[in-house]
Amino acid sequence: MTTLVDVARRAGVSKSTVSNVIRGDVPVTEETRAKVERAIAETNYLPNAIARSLKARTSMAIGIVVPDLTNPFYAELAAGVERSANAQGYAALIAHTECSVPSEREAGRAFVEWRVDGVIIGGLSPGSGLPAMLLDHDIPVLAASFGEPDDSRLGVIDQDDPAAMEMVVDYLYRLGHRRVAFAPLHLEEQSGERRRLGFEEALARRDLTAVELTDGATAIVAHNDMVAIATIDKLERRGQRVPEDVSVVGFDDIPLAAHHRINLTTIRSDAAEMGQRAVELVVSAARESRHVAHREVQGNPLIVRATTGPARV
Amino acid sequence: MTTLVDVARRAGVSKSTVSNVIRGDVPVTEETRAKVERAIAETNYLPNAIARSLKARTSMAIGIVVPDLTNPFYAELAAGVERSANAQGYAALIAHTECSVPSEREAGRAFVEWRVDGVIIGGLSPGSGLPAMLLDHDIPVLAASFGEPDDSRLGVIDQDDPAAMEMVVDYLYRLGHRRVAFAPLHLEEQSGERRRLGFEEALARRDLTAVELTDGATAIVAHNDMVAIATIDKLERRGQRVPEDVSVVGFDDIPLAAHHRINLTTIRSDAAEMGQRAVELVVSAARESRHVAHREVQGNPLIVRATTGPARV
DNA sequence: CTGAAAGCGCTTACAG
DNA sequence: CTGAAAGCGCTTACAG
Repeated sequence: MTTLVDVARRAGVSKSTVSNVIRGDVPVTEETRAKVERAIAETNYLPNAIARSLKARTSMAIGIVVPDLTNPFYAELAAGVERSANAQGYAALIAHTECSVPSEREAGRAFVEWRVDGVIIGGLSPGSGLPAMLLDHDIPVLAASFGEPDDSRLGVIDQDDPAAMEMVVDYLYRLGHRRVAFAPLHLEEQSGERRRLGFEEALARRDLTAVELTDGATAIVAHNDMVAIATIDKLERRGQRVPEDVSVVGFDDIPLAAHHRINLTTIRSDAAEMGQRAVELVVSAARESRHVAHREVQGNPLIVRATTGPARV
Repeated sequence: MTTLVDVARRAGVSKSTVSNVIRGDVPVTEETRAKVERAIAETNYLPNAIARSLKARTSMAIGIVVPDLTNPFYAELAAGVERSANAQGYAALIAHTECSVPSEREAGRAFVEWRVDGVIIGGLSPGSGLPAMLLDHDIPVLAASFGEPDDSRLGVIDQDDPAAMEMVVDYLYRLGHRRVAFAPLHLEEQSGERRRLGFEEALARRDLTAVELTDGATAIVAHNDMVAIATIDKLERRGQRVPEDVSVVGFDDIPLAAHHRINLTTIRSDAAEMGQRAVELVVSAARESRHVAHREVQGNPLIVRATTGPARV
C-alpha cells in the first residue's frame, strides 16, 4: 500500500508538503500542488485514516447499536444514521446486540477501543451498563427512541410512550373494548416495560386492568409493529379474525404497516429522521468535546387503519 | 483518555511490560502481571485500537455494503456479517448505498482509507467500479448474492438465478400461465438484469415472451420479495385478486413471506448463513493476505405458498 | 511557501 | 523476565 512518503519521494517534495496539499488548509504553490497531485494520481494514493486518526485524536467514526437490524424500525434508524454520518464525513460502525448483555459489553469495548467520536443507541437490555461505560470514557452517547434520562450526560430523543398509550387506550375504549391485552417484545428491552406500564396506567384511569393475551381479549396492543404483525399471524392461524374478533394495534408505523394486506393501526414514529437528528446532536457534542446532555421528545400520532374496530359483543 | 504509559507509570513498569501482559503472548512474572492488572482496572484502561492497528498493519475491521438496509434480505445479510465478524474479533463498518454510484465511490474511499481487512458486498449498481477499486488496493472482496466473476480475484457466493427462474417459469407454465410479466427492482442493481434475463430465457424455451406488467399478465415474477409484496399491494388496491386473478412470485423468502396474510410463493435464499460464510471466506483470505478468488453457489429451492394458482382462463 | 522534527499510542525485535 | 528503542503513517507547529 502506498504511503505519504512514497508520494513525496515521487513528487520530489517533503511529506509535510504532500500533507499540506491533501488537507488544503496551508497555501501551496500551484506548481508544487500540480506535481503532488500527479504523484497522487499515479500511485493511486489514499491517505491512511488510521494514522490520521491517531495523530488527530479523532476517529471520525460513530457507533450505532441496535437490538435487531431485521426490524424495519431499527433498519431505518441505522440507515438514517449511516447516511447523515457519511454526509458529515464520519464512518459508521454497527453493532447488533439482540439486547444481550454480553453483546452490549462487547460493543462497548469495541467502541471505546476504536475511540469512536460518539454512539447512538437504538435499544438496550433493561438496566444496561453500556451508556454509563461509554459516558465514563468521555464518549457522547444518545439514546434514540427510548431512555429514562437517568444520567444527565446522556442525550435522548425520546418517544412519549405514556401519552401514546393513553391515545391508544382512549381510542380502543371508545370502540367499546374492555378486555385489552398487551403483547410484549420477545427480547427484554429497556423501553418494553415503559410501554407496558403506560398501557396499564391508561387502563387504570378507566378502572380497567389488562387481561392475559389468551384470556379472551377483544383488543391487543403490541409493543411494536413487528410484534403486532406476528400477533395477527398467530390469531388468524388460530381462526380468529382481525379486526372482527380482535383488534390489534402496533407501534412504529413501519412501511409495511400501510400495506393493503396488513393495514395496521399504529403509532407513528419517524426512525429515519430520528437517526438524522441523532447524528446532528452527537456530532456537535463531539466537536465541542462535551456530552450531548440534551433531551427532546418526538411527537407520535395515532394512525388508524384497518386492524381495529368496534369491540365484539 | 488513559494510555499505556499512564498504566505503566502507575504500575511502576515499562510500557513494553504492560503491552506484554495485555497481549499475553510473552511470559510475565505473576507479580508484575498482578501489578499491571490492578493498574489497568483502576484506570479503566482500554487499549487504543487505532494505535494498535497502525502498528500491526491490520485494522481488524471489515466493511459491508448493501443497497438497502431496509430490505429484510440485506438486513439479515448485514446482521449475519456483523455477528460472525464480531465473533472473530472484527469490527463491522457499514455502507448503505442505494446503488448510487457516488455512494459506492464514497464507501470505497472510506474502506481503503480505513484499511479494512476485507469487504463484503451485497449489491451494486450495474457496471460498478467498486470491486476493482478495492481489489486493486489489495483488499479481499466478496460479492454475496450476485455477481458475474468478471474478476478472478473476486470472491463470490452466488445464486443460480437462471436455474431459479427456470423453476419458477416451469411451475407457472404447468399452472397454465402463458401471459407472464417481470416486476423489476426500483433500483438499478447489478443482478437485476440477470434475473430478468433468466426469466426471459426460460420463457423463450417455451416459445413465450414476457408481457408488460400492465398488459393483462396472469402471473408476475418479481425481482425479490419486497417487490412482490409491493406488487400485491398495487394489484389489490386496483381491485385485482391474488392469486385468483393474478399469481405473484417473489425471491428471497424473507421472514414476512411466510406470514399468514402474505403467504408468498418465492425462491428461498438464506441471507444470514450467506453472511456468515462470506465472513469466513473473507477473513481467511485476509489472514493469508490474498484475494478470496473463490466462487460458490447457494442452492435456491422454490417455496410454493398461496400467492400462486392456476391461470385464470 | 517548504521542510525537519516531534509526537499520536501502540507493538516488536533486541539487549540485558 | 523486563525495558529501551525504533517505527507504523500521518499532522502540526516551527524554522528557514
